Amino acid sequence: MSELAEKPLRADARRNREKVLAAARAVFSEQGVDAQMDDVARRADVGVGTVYRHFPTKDALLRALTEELFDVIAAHARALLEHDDPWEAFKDALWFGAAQTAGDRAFSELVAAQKKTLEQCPGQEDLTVTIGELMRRCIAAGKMRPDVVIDDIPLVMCGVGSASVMPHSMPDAWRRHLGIVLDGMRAEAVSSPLHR
Amino acid sequence: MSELAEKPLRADARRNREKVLAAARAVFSEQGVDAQMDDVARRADVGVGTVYRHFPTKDALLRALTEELFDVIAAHARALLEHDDPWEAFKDALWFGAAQTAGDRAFSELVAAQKKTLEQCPGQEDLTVTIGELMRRCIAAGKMRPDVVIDDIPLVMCGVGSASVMPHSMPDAWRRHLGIVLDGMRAEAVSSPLHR
Amino acid sequence: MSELAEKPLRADARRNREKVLAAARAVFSEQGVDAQMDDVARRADVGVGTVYRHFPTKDALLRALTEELFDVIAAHARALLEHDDPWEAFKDALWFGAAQTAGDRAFSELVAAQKKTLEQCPGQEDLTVTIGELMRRCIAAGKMRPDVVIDDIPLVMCGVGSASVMPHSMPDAWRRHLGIVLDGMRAEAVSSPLHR
Amino acid sequence: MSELAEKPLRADARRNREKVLAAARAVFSEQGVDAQMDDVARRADVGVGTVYRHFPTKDALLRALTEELFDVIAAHARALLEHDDPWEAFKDALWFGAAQTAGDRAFSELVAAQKKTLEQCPGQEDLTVTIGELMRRCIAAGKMRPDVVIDDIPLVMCGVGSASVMPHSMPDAWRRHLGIVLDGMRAEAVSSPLHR
DNA sequence: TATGAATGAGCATTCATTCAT
DNA sequence: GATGAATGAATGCTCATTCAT
Repeated sequence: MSELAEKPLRADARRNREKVLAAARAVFSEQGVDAQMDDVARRADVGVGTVYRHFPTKDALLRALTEELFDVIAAHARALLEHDDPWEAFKDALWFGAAQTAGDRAFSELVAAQKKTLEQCPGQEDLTVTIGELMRRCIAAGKMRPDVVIDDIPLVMCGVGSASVMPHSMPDAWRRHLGIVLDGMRAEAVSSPLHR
Repeated sequence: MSELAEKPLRADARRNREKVLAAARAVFSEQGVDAQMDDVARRADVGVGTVYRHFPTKDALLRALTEELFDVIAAHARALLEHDDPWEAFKDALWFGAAQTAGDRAFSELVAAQKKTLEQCPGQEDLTVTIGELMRRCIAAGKMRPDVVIDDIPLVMCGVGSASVMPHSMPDAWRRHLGIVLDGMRAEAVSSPLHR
Repeated sequence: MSELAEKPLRADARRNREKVLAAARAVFSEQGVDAQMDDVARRADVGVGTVYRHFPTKDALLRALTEELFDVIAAHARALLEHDDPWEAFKDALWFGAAQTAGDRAFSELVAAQKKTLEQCPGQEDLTVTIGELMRRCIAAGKMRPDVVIDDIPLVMCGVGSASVMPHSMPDAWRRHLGIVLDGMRAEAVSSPLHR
Repeated sequence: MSELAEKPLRADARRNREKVLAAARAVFSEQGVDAQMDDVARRADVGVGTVYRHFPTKDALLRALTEELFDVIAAHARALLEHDDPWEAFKDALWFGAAQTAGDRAFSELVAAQKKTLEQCPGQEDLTVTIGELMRRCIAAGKMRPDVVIDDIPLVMCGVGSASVMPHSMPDAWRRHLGIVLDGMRAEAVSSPLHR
């Protein structure tokens, strides 16, 4: 009735938004960012116009999906701030994030390419802060090598994400990768200081 | 060394082929695989037709670029088979390969996505064999954890490659990443066995 | 009659489909198969995308046009199966088909070259069967020389079609041609048996 | 030495011209007018530049080929002017021309499409005159229906030419076609006057 | 003069986005 | 609001013709 509040969506509109989001999640996580808007619409069983009503551009849709995933990962990580053992908490956070990443092709591609789609994505900043805090604690507890920084994490996720895209190799290549990297981040692992 | 097999190209043709290759290298390494053939032509200061005369399809051009890079990396690695210390040799091989990868966006994308452009790329197979041999020696010498496999390497390179794409972060993020991973691959690093 | 099988198109879509078809008919029948898709779009006063929405490739569009024409000719011929005098029926069928062919450059070219565009074109097979039957009856009735076969017909249509392309000569050169050929097919015309 | 006379070609130049012409004949007669200039050059074992030195455009080359063939056919026809029986002479002329046409895909296409490549082709005019004369004599002798005209001939050749292009049908479909048409042109064949 | 490499306008096709119904 | 048809800029590739070697 009033244009003032943009939040209260009509019930069916909200339902449609969810349908679109779910379809987009399915399509992009399977086919990657090159999937087409028409595919999303078809999967959601709505017209493309409806997709565009809720998300003004393909990029906005991708960003919504990305934020959602970052939020899930960030929430999981934040809960781990309560954990006693910071190293266990950190590992758990990464394993959880990696599992999400590995299962989503578009997310993997975006993370790997660091597309501007990701810029200023609030969920990501949250996550960065939380993981950063976990890392600080690990280092303080002498469990993590003191020369790692938060910016090292995205590169790990790239490796993880790429595994989900490779045609042949074993389906949990990403688990192996993460295992290696985590071992490389332990305090005991240091053989020589990292660059800079 | 590798051009000997082909028919002797006219001097100007060879020069142009090099111009095209150099331009393609520049364009694709900066903009990634989505760069356009017209951009390559413009950069090389030739017509598109010239690009197509030397490389019948965009994919062939990309593959030529990729093979060249794989050849360089593989040659470097093979020379390291002479090295006394297998772990130093392995590290050197990865550092060199990573440096090449980090500077080339298209190469990074292809490696990350394992696009079919790479299939049956002789340089890659060579490299795989050589790195595999270095790994075997490292493990035999007790320097490398025995549960890593050759398939773990591409994921590392993904992380490395993604660094070259990231807009902001420090230019040698990839060096840090590689440092961590290498430490995680050392025999001493094992905290728990890798998956499988 | 033929559109019943397809999903009911929206009114405007059907209208546009007709516009595209009509434009394509005009363009291709005037300029031949080398006319461009953009010309069709321009003539239809729609974007190229619209042409492609209705017909996935140029070849599909050409085939649609061709089928339509074959259907018209085949329907006319089939109706003539009721005719008492088989020779009159046969002549009528050819005259009608020739008139259609003469006016359509693309159709003429396709028929003359027997392009694969025509392969498995249902209308054509129908027509072949019907004309074949008419010929059988004519021969049985002693009106047609017994050594002609169905495969002789396309060659006639080539001559007819070429007339539509000739710049200068009289506009109904094709009528003269058909007249001659028909006379040559009469039972009385035989001077010596045809080859084979 | 002097630029004045353009005729006296250097011996090797003349030889090259012949090589090109022969290659062009082979290539175009097999593949039709869509064959490429590069194919001709390759077949002649010369560079494209040489092809263009002798024939300024693809069309000029095609025309040269066409003229040659028309000349051959015209010469054959002219010799037949000596024949006693004009009808036999006419038939012979057409059979010969048809055989040439049937064996040359490009020529067939040009005749069928009446491409402007043919315009003002001297050989064709010669041929037209000669065949016209033979027809006049046939009619005068009461062997040929009096209502046929010279312009009826090209359409016959279209049918003949199209046969050589058709994938499947019998290799001498064109002979059948010509047989029918010739019978249709006999004085006895007339069932009703031709149009106009 | 011969060569064949270079040129670039031209063409079929795709897909994010808009807008009439 | 929803629909899906329409749009058209963008892109990989071709081939007749030109021109440097």
